Amino acid sequence: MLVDLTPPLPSIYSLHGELYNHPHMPELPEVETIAQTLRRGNDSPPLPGQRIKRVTIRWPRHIAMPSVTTFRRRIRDRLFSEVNRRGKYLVFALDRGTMLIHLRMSGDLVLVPPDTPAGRYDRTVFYLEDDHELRFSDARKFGKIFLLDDPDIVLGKLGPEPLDASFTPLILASRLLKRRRILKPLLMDQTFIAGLGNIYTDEALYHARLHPLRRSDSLDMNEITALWQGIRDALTLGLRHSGASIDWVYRGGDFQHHFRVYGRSGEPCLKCGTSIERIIVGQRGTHFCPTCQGEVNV
DNA sequence: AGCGTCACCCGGACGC
DNA sequence: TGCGTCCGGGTGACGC
Repeated sequence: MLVDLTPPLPSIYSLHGELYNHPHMPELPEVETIAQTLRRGNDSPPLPGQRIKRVTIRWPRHIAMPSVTTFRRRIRDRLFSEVNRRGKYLVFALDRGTMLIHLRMSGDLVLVPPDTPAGRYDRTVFYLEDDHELRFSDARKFGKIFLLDDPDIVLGKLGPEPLDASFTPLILASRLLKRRRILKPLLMDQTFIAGLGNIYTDEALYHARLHPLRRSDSLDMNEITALWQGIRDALTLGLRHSGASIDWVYRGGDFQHHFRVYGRSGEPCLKCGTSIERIIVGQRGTHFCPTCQGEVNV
C-alpha cells in the first residue's frame, strides 16, 4: 500500500573508518534543531497557530498515553500553540493539553506541504487545516507519543537541563557526589541529567579529559568543573552544527564530521595522536582517548 | 536503597 | 537466499 519513494541515503556510515551499520537516537542538539525548525517554520509555515484536522496512526504502539482511541478523539481540532524541547522530548503545547514526542532511535518529525509523497517509515501523520502535514517517521518503531493534561507526569522525572543557566558546576557536583556510579551510564541516565545520549556523553567526557569508567564520587572540584564545561562544549558544538546526521533520516546537521572520539576507534586522538579506543560500558559502545582520559582510579 | 546487568522492543546491514 | 548477530534508548526484572 505504501510506496517507498525515499531516496537511498548517502554513504555517511563509514566516515571515520568505523562502520555505522546501525542508527542511533537523536540527542539534545538534534531534538532542539527539530523543535526550532518546527517553531520557526522553514520551507513550511511555523507549526504554532496550526490546527489538527485529523490524524492517521499506522503503528498504534507508538501511542504511549492515553489509549489510541482516546488519543485519536482528543487530538482532533487541537491547535498548536508552542513547540519546545525538554531533554530529548519534543513538547507541543496545545490549546488543550500537551503532546510529547520521544524520537528514540530512528524517529524524525517533518512538516511537509500538501501532496508530498509518503515516506517509507511514516507512522503517524497529523493533517493540518492548511493541508500541510506533520509526519512522524520512525523506521525502528521505538518512538513514543503522549497526550497529557499534565506533561509533568513524564517530564517531571527528568534531571536538569544541561544548558540552563540554573545548571551550575555546584549543582552538578552535589548530584555527582550523592551517587556512586560509573560516569558514562550516569551521564546517560535521563533522571540524572536530561538530553545526553551515547554520542554527546562520549564527546563530553573527552572534552573534560575524564575516563568513562571513573566513579561519580571520585571527582574533585576541578574535574567536576571540567565535566560541566565538557557537557556544555559538546552540546554547544552539536547545536552549532544543527546536530549530527548519521541516522536513517538526514536532518541537515553536519556534526558527525566533528566528532572527537565517537565512531573514531583506531583513529588518532586529535590532541595527542593516541589511537582512540572503543570499549563496552553498561552495554554501550564507548569511545575515548586512553592517554588524554587516562586515569581510571576507581 | 543503590547499583549493575540483562532481555526486550525493532529492523537494516553485515558475515558466513 | 537465508539465517544469526549486532546496535541503539529506555524500561522493567532480577540479583547482589
